[in-house]
Amino acid sequence: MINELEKIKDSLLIKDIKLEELSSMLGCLRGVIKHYKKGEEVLSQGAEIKKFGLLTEGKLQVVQYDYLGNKSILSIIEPKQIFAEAYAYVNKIPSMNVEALVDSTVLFLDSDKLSSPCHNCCTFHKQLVKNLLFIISNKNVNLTEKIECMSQRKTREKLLTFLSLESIKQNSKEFYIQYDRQGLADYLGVERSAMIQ
Amino acid sequence: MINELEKIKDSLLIKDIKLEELSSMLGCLRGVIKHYKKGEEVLSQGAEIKKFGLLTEGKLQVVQYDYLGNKSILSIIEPKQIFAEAYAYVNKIPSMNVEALVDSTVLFLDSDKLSSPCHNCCTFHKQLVKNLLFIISNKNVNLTEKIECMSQRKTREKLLTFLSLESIKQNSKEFYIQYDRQGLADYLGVERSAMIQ
DNA sequence: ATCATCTTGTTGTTTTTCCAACATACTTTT
DNA sequence: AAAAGTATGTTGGAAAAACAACAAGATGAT
Repeated sequence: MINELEKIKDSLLIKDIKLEELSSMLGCLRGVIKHYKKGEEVLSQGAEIKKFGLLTEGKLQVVQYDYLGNKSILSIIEPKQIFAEAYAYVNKIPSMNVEALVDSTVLFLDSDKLSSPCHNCCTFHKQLVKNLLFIISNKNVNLTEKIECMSQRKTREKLLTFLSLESIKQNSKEFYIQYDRQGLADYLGVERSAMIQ
Repeated sequence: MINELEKIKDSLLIKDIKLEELSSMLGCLRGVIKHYKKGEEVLSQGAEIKKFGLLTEGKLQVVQYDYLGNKSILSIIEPKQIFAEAYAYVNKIPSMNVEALVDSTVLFLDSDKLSSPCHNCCTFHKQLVKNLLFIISNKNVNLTEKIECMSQRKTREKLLTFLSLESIKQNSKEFYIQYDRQGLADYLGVERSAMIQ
């Protein structure tokens, strides 16, 4: 268990929390560690969620199957990232699956326990909540930006909106793009070959 | 001030918090009340945000001006709803304006103070954080669903995805749609007249 | 160095959307 | 009841995107 904590020590979720405090966190939040083989389902569509996950090792993908059975990749989870936290908090049944891309290890934490801290109200608990608020708010901002791009009607406008946002974010007319062409096309929901015209 | 609290007493933000505790909240979170005339700017694009808002009276709209100057309405804020909370938490400069549609009153609360509770760690403070987590998570889920619809390539598929999600949410083959045709077209980012074919 | 694989650019055809204009139905106001 | 306003349905032509298929270039492994 201590071993797993070492791997996630610079995760945003536990930012500014001392290593000593982490082991007590596991008790407070009913931490459970699970291992998954490549290809296994970590969370499945339609199953209720009470805990959110923190990936300690491996790689996961969040996928969605629409009413026609088409698969689309919503996001890739890398080590130290959390997932399913929003669904855990609103007690909604998620409409996506999480699958292990390689052999993976996940630390599940109780979302209820996190937001209703124990009576002693330990300092690390406050910090955890603060970190979680930051992470979810950040996702929120990113989702809003994605929608801003996708709301544009034309591929050209979607792309220009994306580039404009990146330029602002990186505060320069030159900036780094984290996607390759196909990836960017998928992100914007357009055809790769249409992006160049 | 007490007057304002009365108006928001069944806001999700202060769910399960006693009225007596609310006045101490105002102190803790450095509550500030501001009034706006119809048409005035409540928050402006590019200005840093340290507080988030809770609308106590009136009606606001969140709008965005893209690089071409085109205006698009992101959301309408009704009384008891909070706004700008995600941007306040990540300390990112918002890319949208908030404008008063009618004369409005806003209670601004300090986001830092909320997530770093005072030493005594009052019980209402815990509840506030819990409520905020719920609200933000819920927005997150809604944004994700919108993206799910908009990711579909064709208008027909966007619409079917939306309908399918609503059907699941309302757990019935018959369900209520909160938008009129034009509103739904705007939400999905398509042409109204193309939705019917 | 060669081969296989992945990424990107290019093209032509088909499909779909956009846009603008107008007809019809429904609501609200006077 | 009439009028004005709003929401919805319908259309045809222009514009754009989707799709599929292939070429050229880059990358990586053996």
